[in-house]
Amino acid sequence: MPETARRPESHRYGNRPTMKDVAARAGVGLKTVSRVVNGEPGVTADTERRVQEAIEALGFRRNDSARVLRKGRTASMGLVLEDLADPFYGPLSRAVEEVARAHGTLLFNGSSAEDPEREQELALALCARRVDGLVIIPAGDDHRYLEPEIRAGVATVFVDRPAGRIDADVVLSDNHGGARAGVAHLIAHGHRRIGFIGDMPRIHTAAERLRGYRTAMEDAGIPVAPSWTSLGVTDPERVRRAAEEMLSGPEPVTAIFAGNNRVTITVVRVLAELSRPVALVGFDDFELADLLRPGVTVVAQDAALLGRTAADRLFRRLDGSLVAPERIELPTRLITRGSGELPPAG
Amino acid sequence: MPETARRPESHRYGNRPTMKDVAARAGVGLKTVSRVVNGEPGVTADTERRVQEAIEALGFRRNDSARVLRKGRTASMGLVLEDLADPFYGPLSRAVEEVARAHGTLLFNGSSAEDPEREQELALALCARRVDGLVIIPAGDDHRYLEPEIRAGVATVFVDRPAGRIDADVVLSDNHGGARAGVAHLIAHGHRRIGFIGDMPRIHTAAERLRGYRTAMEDAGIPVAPSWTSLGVTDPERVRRAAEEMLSGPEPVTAIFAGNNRVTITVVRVLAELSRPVALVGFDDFELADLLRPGVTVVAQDAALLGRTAADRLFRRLDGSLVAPERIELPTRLITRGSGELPPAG
DNA sequence: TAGAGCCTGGACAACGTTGTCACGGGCGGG
DNA sequence: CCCGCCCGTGACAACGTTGTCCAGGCTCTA
Repeated sequence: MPETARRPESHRYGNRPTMKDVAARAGVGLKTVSRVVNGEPGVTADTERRVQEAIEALGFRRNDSARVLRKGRTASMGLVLEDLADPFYGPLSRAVEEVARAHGTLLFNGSSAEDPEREQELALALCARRVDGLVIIPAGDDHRYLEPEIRAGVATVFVDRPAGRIDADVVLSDNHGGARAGVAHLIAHGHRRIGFIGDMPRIHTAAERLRGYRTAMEDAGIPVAPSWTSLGVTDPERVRRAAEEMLSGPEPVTAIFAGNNRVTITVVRVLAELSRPVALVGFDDFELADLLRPGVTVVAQDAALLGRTAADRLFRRLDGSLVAPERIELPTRLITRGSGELPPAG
Repeated sequence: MPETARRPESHRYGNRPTMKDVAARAGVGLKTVSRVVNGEPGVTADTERRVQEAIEALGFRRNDSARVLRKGRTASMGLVLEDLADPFYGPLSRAVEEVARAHGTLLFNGSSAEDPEREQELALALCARRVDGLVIIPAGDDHRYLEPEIRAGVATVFVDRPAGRIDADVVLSDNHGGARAGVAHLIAHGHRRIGFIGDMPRIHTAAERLRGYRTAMEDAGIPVAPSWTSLGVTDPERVRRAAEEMLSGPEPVTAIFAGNNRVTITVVRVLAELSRPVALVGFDDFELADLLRPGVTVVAQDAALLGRTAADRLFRRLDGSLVAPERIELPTRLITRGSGELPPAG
């Protein structure tokens, strides 16, 4: 009786038909409906037809939440990145999604906005949903809060920046080598006074790129003047000031290495207003870099490959791989377009 | 040999402690743990402390899947968009996320890749997870498959393009008005032979923009030659051919209106190789449009506002709003940068 | 034709949580 | 001093699904 009363005659919102309702309507047992829905064997064609009709008539859709509770695996994963709106993360995110899709897994997405607290909050919320795995672009530098989760079986892979104070899989670009190659490229074109503008060194990628700059300069036996490096500037106005400063003064730089794509673009703006040519190489490729005059020479990392590699790694873990956590470094590629090949002026 | 042995018991949730375990360890009842975890009143300070200690010691984290099953609301929503890697959708996605976050809701993300079947598959998978709501950027033009879901209470809002064959909330840009204004701008600068290159007219936005072009031309009393409009071209190679075609011939256009940002960028490339100046206005803004020479004049839509508006609408529905489904059109903005103000040549 | 084996279908418990309700003890007021 | 009330606590059912196991009915063979 109570079952009949719960029939979805009522168009009450939020009251969806369940397998029980379908079973009642089809005149079969609950488990038989489950079998039909999951394509399990052991149901006659006639019974199956009756069940299908009932499903159709009621607009039944299996409740995967309940399924998950019973089965253990949720077939979902989380991606915590820095900012969905940043064009660098679009392709990365998309690549992770494609791998997830290939494994029949849905993807939760969230932005940390470069705030460690928010990263943690997000990651733990995802764990509470019992995602099978996490791909994290770290904002913070201490990830011990994830220890119980990882121990409990949440496959976790860090991308773009290493994990802090825990042992986990990490997929990085070769930031040091890329920056080194980019700066060496400028040196090879005759520059000696080369500036570096980058993000706060507490961000691992920024620190590594700075290190690459220093290595290249050292390789060439060029001492670096303090006024040539500018760290921790990220908003356009301060980047502009930093660039203008190193371009004036007694020993102005003849070339600039920009530590990430946002910096690069601002520097392009500054240089466009200048009368003399200044060489520029930027870390990270960006759309339209080839359309500018001159085209912008960049050290490109493959965001999609980063994402794909991380996701592959994650699913290998979920499939039971027990190899020790690994640090994978992907190579970068120097793309010459003109701005990095300008000779020193003055 | 039994299939049950295939997945070791330890692989289920990875042996996560449950409230029952916490209760046993703290020497209290199950429900008391629940009360502590949810901050419900009616627990003495001493009991609460014991429970907290047990939680800490075991590394317990509430299973929100089970919670959801019991409570009905999942505090999660889905966003189905065309391509996460497309820079236009980054800010939109981010805006939706911010609103979701403000409502304590997690966001599932998925790309349809402009494939109606994949859109449906994704949307229904999300419904099976019992998301509270959906924001969809439609790829297909028939969304009747969502009818049972909407009736069951899944708040659904369509963005950027209208829903097909069902009555639902829609948030759009004023594609017709924007294109009309953009073309009128060209006409105001003396152009009469104006070309239009856009996507397939089966895509609503493309059709509306074409209509805007025709309206503007009609307003000015300019008959449109068939060779001036090129529809359904989207890959760079064909856009290039289309542009070159309308720029040669007996009656070459002196200006081009580009139907979306990908077309615009390709046209910029084509025009860069040309000796004579050709005016250009594009639909959709893009980064660096101001850095090109000349800067590219565009009709800009506010992607973030689109996303925010849609998400707001969705949560208003979830809060019980019962107003009839509505169609919201957001205004566009003409940004002049140079390319649209070139006078007709020849 | 009886027994064995197979196939179909259903009853029931379990997943981890929350809502309901009942119980016992301490306390204040009559 | 006793009654009733409130407060802290816990037992139990329910959420919707799947895994296990068993009951019948059928076919096949000896």
